[in-house]
Amino acid sequence: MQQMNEPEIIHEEIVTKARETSLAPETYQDLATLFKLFGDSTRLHLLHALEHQEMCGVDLAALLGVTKSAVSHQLKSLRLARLVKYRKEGQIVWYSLADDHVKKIVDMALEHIAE
Amino acid sequence: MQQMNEPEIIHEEIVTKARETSLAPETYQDLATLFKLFGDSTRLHLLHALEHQEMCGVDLAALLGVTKSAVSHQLKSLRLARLVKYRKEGQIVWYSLADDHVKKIVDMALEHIAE
DNA sequence: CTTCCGGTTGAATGATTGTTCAACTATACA
DNA sequence: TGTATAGTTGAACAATCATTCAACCGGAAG
Repeated sequence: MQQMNEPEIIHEEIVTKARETSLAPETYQDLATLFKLFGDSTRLHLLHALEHQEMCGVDLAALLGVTKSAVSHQLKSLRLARLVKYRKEGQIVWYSLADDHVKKIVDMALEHIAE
Repeated sequence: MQQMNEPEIIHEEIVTKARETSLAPETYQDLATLFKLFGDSTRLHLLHALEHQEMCGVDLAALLGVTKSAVSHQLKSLRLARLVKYRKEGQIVWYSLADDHVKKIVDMALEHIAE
């Protein structure tokens, strides 16, 4: 024989049951997109800082020790994903968390790490 | 003047308070490493399938519609992060979730997406 | 022993992504 | 009007990463 076709099923019932509980492919994609935003220490630090108080871009850059540009880029991603919101006051832009799911997700992961 | 040094602080008190509540840099790194594993639809589908029952590599590959190799690579990442565990039975390797933090984290994210 | 099959592995490749840099906008202030 | 500052933007670069491919390991069955 030459070459095996890949997806041979071994345990029909198990795969059938798995198919029934599977979510839509786009749901896994959406979830992945969301988690990817949490998958960077800079963004996590930003989100964690905003858990406690409103902060502006320059202060956030100073806190993390990165450039304003880097912070702005990341805040834009977080804004587009509706994880943070902002409020303009003169030339200052105040950032804060959009909702408290963020806090819950981060806390849950911290629990896992603490082991 | 030539060029501004970046991290000038605007609101001292706010940054000071943020520094006090900040976690150790390595903690943000560890968190990011964990979340990165959730930031891929293939791995999410694997984890979600294993939430409900034990499954073997070939069945998982069939379920996801990817090669055994791809599944094996991803399961290895998940194994190293202690998100899944395995059990060998003859030539079959049965995979399952290592603990239920995984389920909680995914469910929390699903809630956020549901909006 | 030989073949089949579940599973692993490492190198290679293409895609995604975080940061920097430089230029730019807009508000504040003198 | 002119300058300093908060913030944004896009291109470019380096690094990371997911999948494929091919070769391989080890148990099972003939």
